[in-house]
This record gives sequence, C-alpha cells and structure tokens, in this order.
Amino acid sequence: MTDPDSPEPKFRRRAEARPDEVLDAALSLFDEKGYAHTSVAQIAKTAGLSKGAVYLYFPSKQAILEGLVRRAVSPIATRAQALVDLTSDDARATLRALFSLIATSLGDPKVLAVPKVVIREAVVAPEIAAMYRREVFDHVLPAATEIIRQGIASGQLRPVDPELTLRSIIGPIVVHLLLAEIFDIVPENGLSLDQLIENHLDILFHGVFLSPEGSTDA
Amino acid sequence: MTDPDSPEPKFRRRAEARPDEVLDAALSLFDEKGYAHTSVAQIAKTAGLSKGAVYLYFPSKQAILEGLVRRAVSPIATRAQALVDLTSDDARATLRALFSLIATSLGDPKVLAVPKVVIREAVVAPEIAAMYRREVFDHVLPAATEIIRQGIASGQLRPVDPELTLRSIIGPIVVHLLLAEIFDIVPENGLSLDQLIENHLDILFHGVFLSPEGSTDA
DNA sequence: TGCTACTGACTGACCGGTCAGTTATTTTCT
DNA sequence: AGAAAATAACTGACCGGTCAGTCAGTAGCA
Repeated sequence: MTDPDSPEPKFRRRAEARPDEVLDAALSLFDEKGYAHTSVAQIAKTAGLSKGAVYLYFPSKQAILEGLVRRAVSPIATRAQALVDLTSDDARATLRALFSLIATSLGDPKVLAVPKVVIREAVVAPEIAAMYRREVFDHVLPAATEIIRQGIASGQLRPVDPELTLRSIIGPIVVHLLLAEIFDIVPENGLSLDQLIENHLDILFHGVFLSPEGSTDA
Repeated sequence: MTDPDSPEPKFRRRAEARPDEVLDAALSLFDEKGYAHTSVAQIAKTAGLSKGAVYLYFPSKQAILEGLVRRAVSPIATRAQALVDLTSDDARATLRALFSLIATSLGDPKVLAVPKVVIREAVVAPEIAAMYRREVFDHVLPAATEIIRQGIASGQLRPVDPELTLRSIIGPIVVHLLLAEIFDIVPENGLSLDQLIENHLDILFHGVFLSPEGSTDA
C-alpha cells in the first residue's frame, strides 16, 4: 500500500520507512473513524506492524497526531511563498491564480483530511490546533491579506477591509467542502469546486446585483 | 438556575425539570471538552444528580447528544418560515434582513455550540449529522436559495447560480466563526460579526473591483 | 555475540450502563 | 389528625469491556 519497490520482505526491517507508514495508517483511520475511536492497535495493524513497534517510533498516541500534522504542514510554508510569488500586476489574474492554488491543494483528499482532523480534535488537543495555526494560518493568511492590500494600493480593488475581505474570498470554498464532507449536501450540479469558484469569481468581480445604484454605507 | 420558586430544595425531586438540566450540563461540557472526553458521571455531577438518575431520563450517552440536538433544532423550522416571510420586494433589504437573522442567531454561544458539537461528532455519530441536516439544512438552505431565485426572477439580481451563490453569501460568516472559535484567529479590529457582514454586503453589492471592465465567462 | 527491529501478553485506569437498595413524597387507612 | 403503605425520585457500588502504554522476550542480522 505504501511502497511497492521492495518485492516481498516477509519480515521487514526498515526502520526508516516505518514512521511514514504509521502516519499513513493513522491518517486514514482518523479521517474515517475519528481520533478517539481509533486504537493504537488498529493503527499498528493497518500499518503492518505490532502495537509495541509503534511505540518505538512515537512516544504516545497524541504524538502520532502531532507527527501527522507536522508532516502535512511542512510543505505549506513553501506554498505561502508561492502565494506571494504569484502576485501579478493584474489583480484579477492574481485572484484566479489564488483560487487555482487553493482548488488544487484542497482537491487532494489526503491534504484535506488533516485540517478536518485538526478541527475535530482542536478542543481536546489545543496545542495541535495552535501548531496548525502557527505553521499554516500565520503564514498563509498574512500573505493573502497582503495580496488584497496591494490590489487596493494599486488602485484596482475598491477600499475594502483586507482581513474581512479575505473571509469573503475563501469562505465559500470552506462551506462548500464542509456541507459536502460533513452533511453530504451537494449542489444539484454536483460537487465541482471549479464551478463554485467560477460563480464566486463572477460575484467578486461584479457583485450580485444588476443595478449598481443604492449607496449602502452604515 | 432554572426555577427560583422553590426556596431551598435540599434534595430536589422535580422530574420535569431534570432532562433540561442534564442537557444544559451536557452542552457546556461537550462544547468545552468534546463528547468523547466527557463522562456521564461528569454530566451528572454538573447537573446536580447522580449517574444513575441520568439514565432515568436518557437511555444512553448518545441519547443525550440526540436530545441536545433535537432541543436546539426544533425552533429552527420556525426560523426558516421567518426567512421566507422576510422576503420583500427590495432584494437588498431582504439580504440585509437575512444577515441580521443569521447574526443574531449565531451570536448566541449556546446556539452556536450545538452545530459545533455536531460537526465534531459527525464521523462518530452520522445519524446525528443526518438528523441535523434533515431538521436544519433541508429547511434553511432551500428557503434561502429560493430567495436568491426570486431576486433573479424579479430582475434585481444577476443570473448567478442560486445554490452556489448561497455559499458565497454564508461562507464568510462560517469561516469567520471557524477561525475564531477553533484557531483563535480574530481580525485586528476584533471579532465583530456586524463589521464582517457590512464589508461582505459591500462586496456582494459592488464586487471587489473598481473598474467594471473585463468580461469573465468561462 | 551483540545489536537492531520487533512482538504481543499484560497492567492499570477509565467509563458506559445496571441494579439492588435508599430516601423523599403522596396516598390510603384509621 | 397521625401512622402506615405505596410510589416516585434518586443513589453509588459494581460489572464488563476497552484501550494507552509497558516490558520481557524473540527473530533476524553482522
């Protein structure tokens, strides 16, 4: 399931590959049945070793969860840089690029599974939520906010609140996935992130109203 | 806390008030520590009775969770009706009214706590997620979608996809709360739902761009 | 022989659910 | 009225099961 390069190692002795195998097993089980309802013995069995061996690589069950998040999180600092790099002179193009980055990232179920688990276990393991925040959101959110700020500075975007507008930009994607993953609620035309993004971009570009009249300051 | 009419009932004997007391205790504990990490004994202690007594009112721990959701859910069908009723000729006013309904509902932490718990336990207790879907989303989402559809039919809204646009409308509120509740990420200007809604309405009304140029059909 | 990788039986703690028994309240009887 | 019986509300020790984590021992390898 994990590595088809070794032909048939009846009793495998490859300490280096083990931690990743354990993490793979844990992720799929956590995603499927939740952290609390997954026993270390099940993780071990799925990974193809014994319970005791798991504890050679991870000091506790929670450490497995931590390792999982850490492994998922490390490439993201890179992505945040990519986010900055994709900024072009054309704010519209930048926005499109941003969405395509998000869509391709979150399209992979394995990537999506980690934040799902983190959100579920945030109450029980606040340190993990904090780590996820530190390693992901503290990189990605400021980068994205900065893009908006630049768009305003360059005169292409209207003078909206960058932080709040960021929520207006990514919010729809999150609910879309939330409704689908948790409640199995999918639009009639299917769960197409691309369609959602297309419709959402249209709204961001033009608003929802036909007539531009009506000044609406509070 | 519940009934100040009996002065000092050292050993209280009021079977009628009990279930609600148990649910109150359970909600605060589930919200705080999660379902799995809350024992029935703790719920009992918090509610001020013994473990055995809890089982006089609820056949199982899961039934407590069900009761919690059921109690929270029952007023919502009414709200969905209110949602239909608030539809006016002015689509802008309708949208504002919709948001103010959402903001006042979700502003109450006790109301918000229930869907939070449901989302967390959805994997473990899919029947409960299904019930929540049936009793809440299956009423609220179609009602809201219909409002959008009417706005399009009356020529006030641009011909967007109603189902996807609904996600563009409510999405920002959900992420806003998600970021705040789970990751403690709050905008510089504070966690003000009103400000977020104001900014979001502005975007929905006018889009984010200054220049209306650039036709962007897929 | 010595070392690394691994095993799985075992332990201690926790917890959902039960139930025999206790305490307060109400009803019935005198 | 008060005593006695019946009933409703409640208690908490206990049982069975699960599970995270341990450890004495085994298997392959140099």
